[in-house]
Amino acid sequence: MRPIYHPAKRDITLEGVLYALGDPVRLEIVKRLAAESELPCAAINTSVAKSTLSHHFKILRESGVIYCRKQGTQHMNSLRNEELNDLFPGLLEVILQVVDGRQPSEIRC
Amino acid sequence: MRPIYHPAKRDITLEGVLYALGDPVRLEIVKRLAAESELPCAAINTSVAKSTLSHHFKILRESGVIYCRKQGTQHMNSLRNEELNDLFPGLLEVILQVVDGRQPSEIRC
DNA sequence: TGCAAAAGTTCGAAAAAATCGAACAATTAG
DNA sequence: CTAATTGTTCGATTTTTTCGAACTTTTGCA
Repeated sequence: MRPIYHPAKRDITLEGVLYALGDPVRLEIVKRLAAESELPCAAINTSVAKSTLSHHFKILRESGVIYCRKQGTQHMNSLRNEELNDLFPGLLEVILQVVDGRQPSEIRC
Repeated sequence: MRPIYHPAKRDITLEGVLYALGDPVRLEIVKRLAAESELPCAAINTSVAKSTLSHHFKILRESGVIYCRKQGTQHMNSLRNEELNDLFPGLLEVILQVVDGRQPSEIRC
C-alpha cells in the first residue's frame, strides 16, 4: 500500500489550513480530535458517506492539520497541534475556544 | 436598487467565517481591509474576473466578515472587526498576524 | 438636460470540486 | 483460509466556482 502523505511543516500554509477548516464536517473532526487526541475515521459521527468522510480526512491531512498513522485496519488521526501553533500561534486555540463554547478569554497582558 | 444584505451579529457563525476566509482571494481582501480600513471593490488587485471578485465580496459580506456601504458608484467595504472579535475573540488578530508576517507573539500571561 | 464613464451586479454557460454508492485493498480475527 | 473491519479508489452525478457579456446605478460634464 502506498505511504501516507504529510506535508512538511514548512509547506503548511495558512490558506490551506483555513480552507481545510472552512467546512462543517472537517471542523467537527478537528473539534473531536482536540478533545480526544487520537481517533480513527470511523469515530466521527456524521451524515456524509464513508467515501466523502475519507475525502475530508485527506483534505485535513494534506493541508497539514492532522497527522495520520496506520494501526491495524484503522487510521489513527491526531491534530498537528504543536506545529500548527508554532506556525500560526493561537489559531487553533481561538477556534477551539469558540466551537467548545468557552467564555471569551481575557485580553492578554 | 435592492438593499445590501448583512447578517445580524447573532447570525454570524464560525463555520461561515472560516469558509469565507478559506479562499486566497478573500483572504487577500481581508488582509487589505485590515491594513486600510475601508476600500472599494476595485481597490483589490487580483487576477480574477470582475464578476468573480464581486462574488467573493458577497461571500465575505453574507458571512459577516465585512460591512459594505454604497458611496456614489462605489461600494465601500470594511471589516466587521469589533463584532467579529466579540464573537470569536482573537481569531482575526491571529490570522492577520500570520498574513502580515509578524513575529509569533509571546505566550499570554 | 442628456450622454458617456465608472463601479458593481446579474445572468447563463463552462470548468472545477464535492458527494455518493459500489468495488477494491489491507489487516486482523477466528 | 475465510470473513469481518476499516478505509480508499473509481466513475457518475450534483453543486460550486469562474468567466465574459449584458445590465443597473450613480456621477461628471458638455
